[in-house]
Amino acid sequence: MDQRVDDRGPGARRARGGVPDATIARLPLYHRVLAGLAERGVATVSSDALAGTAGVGPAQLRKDLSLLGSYGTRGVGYDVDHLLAQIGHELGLTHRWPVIVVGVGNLGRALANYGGLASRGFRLVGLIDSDPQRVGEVVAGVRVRPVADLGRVVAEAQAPIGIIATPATAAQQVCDVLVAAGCRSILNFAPAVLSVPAGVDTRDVDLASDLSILAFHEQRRSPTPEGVHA
Amino acid sequence: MDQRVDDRGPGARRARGGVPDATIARLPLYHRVLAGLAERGVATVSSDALAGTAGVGPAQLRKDLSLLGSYGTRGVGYDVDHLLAQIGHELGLTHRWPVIVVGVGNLGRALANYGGLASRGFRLVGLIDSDPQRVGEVVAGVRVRPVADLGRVVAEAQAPIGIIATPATAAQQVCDVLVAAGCRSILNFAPAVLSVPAGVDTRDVDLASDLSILAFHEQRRSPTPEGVHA
DNA sequence: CCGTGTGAAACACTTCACAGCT
DNA sequence: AGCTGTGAAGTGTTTCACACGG
Repeated sequence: MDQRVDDRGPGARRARGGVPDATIARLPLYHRVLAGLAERGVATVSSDALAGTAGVGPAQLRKDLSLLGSYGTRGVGYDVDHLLAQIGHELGLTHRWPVIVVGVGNLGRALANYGGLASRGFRLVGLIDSDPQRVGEVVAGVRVRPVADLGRVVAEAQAPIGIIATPATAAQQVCDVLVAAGCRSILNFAPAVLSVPAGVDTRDVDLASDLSILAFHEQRRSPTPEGVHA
Repeated sequence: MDQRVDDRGPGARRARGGVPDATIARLPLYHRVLAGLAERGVATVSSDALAGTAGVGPAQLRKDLSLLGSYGTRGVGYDVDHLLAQIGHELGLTHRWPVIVVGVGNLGRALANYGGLASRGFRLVGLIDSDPQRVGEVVAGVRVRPVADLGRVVAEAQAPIGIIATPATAAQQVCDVLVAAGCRSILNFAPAVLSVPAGVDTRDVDLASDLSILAFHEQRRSPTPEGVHA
């Protein structure tokens, strides 16, 4: 776990290194809800209303926002546009991050075509696949290139974010190439534990894990569902 | 760097029973790693080795396992097959949970074809889409049926787990129908906050959130080239 | 000796309650 | 009056360190 990323001296500098991970994980949610409000023309929102829509507690919302700085007006609430901009800025969504997707199977295709990417400032700049049949194909406006080009594509695009959508067996190898090419943020959809050098950030998304967690609760709920063979 | 964020994201989730949520969230990971060891014929494994492969601390692993009961042998380690079976049982993976996917776009297709589903005991029993052009199509061996059939399909299959892979605008509506049909566990891929009655369990997966979290760290790492005003 | 199992300490996060600004 | 901002209390999770059994 790296915590001391921002180890500036004990100056009176605005301490931005102290935002808890749990808060960061909620910022995209707030951003999404605020974007919806802004679209509907809502000008201000209270912590109660915003928290309600986001499905969190009002106190938690206020605490989260206060950790970023104080963007509300007492007695009134938060200015939607301003708060949206602040969170977007905090999340780095002002920058159009280039993204490379490795693995153009069903999942890779879904990711490439996912509108939520572009709408939040991510720009698909590369698609890579090992299957020669897929190389050359154009998906979401981007031509699929062979694995041999991976390093070059990453370097060319200076893509800081790589998405691994390959089978588990290829994941570590792909990861190594991404890292070697300078990629320091990796989103991994393969059910594999990636090993990366310090300084590289990875996040794992595992559908089967999420389903298993649901199954756990489901099972606990009804000890003997019908047709069970223990 | 690693991401010790345990995704306490949007959606409803409350701790139940004696096992902490954080532990439950790691069980699928352990299960996956153990399955790999079992396949390679490994008979026993120590907490150090297992934790290393899974990317968690040894103390945490032992604590997690001890919360389920004590399945290890002091001085030796854990019996891989036995532990695998215990965790599988704990997660409810002995039961083949029927699953219904609503929304057969790119993502829905990816989910339907995802091998990790079947290999972990989930069985796709229904596909639903609102697009008449897609209805009747066969994906992953299952015929796509219209939205009007949703309730019936859920009830017929007695499917306790529903996956929402629709656009955000349709998510709540689909969710309501799923719940009305008796679905009590829902995995939501739409970027929307679902409101469900008590007793229904939802988990949200949001790709854009994960990317945003990576972007957050990426931004913090390097002095942003442009667009930053302090 | 080993490595597991576990109280207890340390840490992180959430919730509460109210002070303070508008 | 209303609502944010925040110390402090409460809760949950991780880490430590060592006792215990094979």
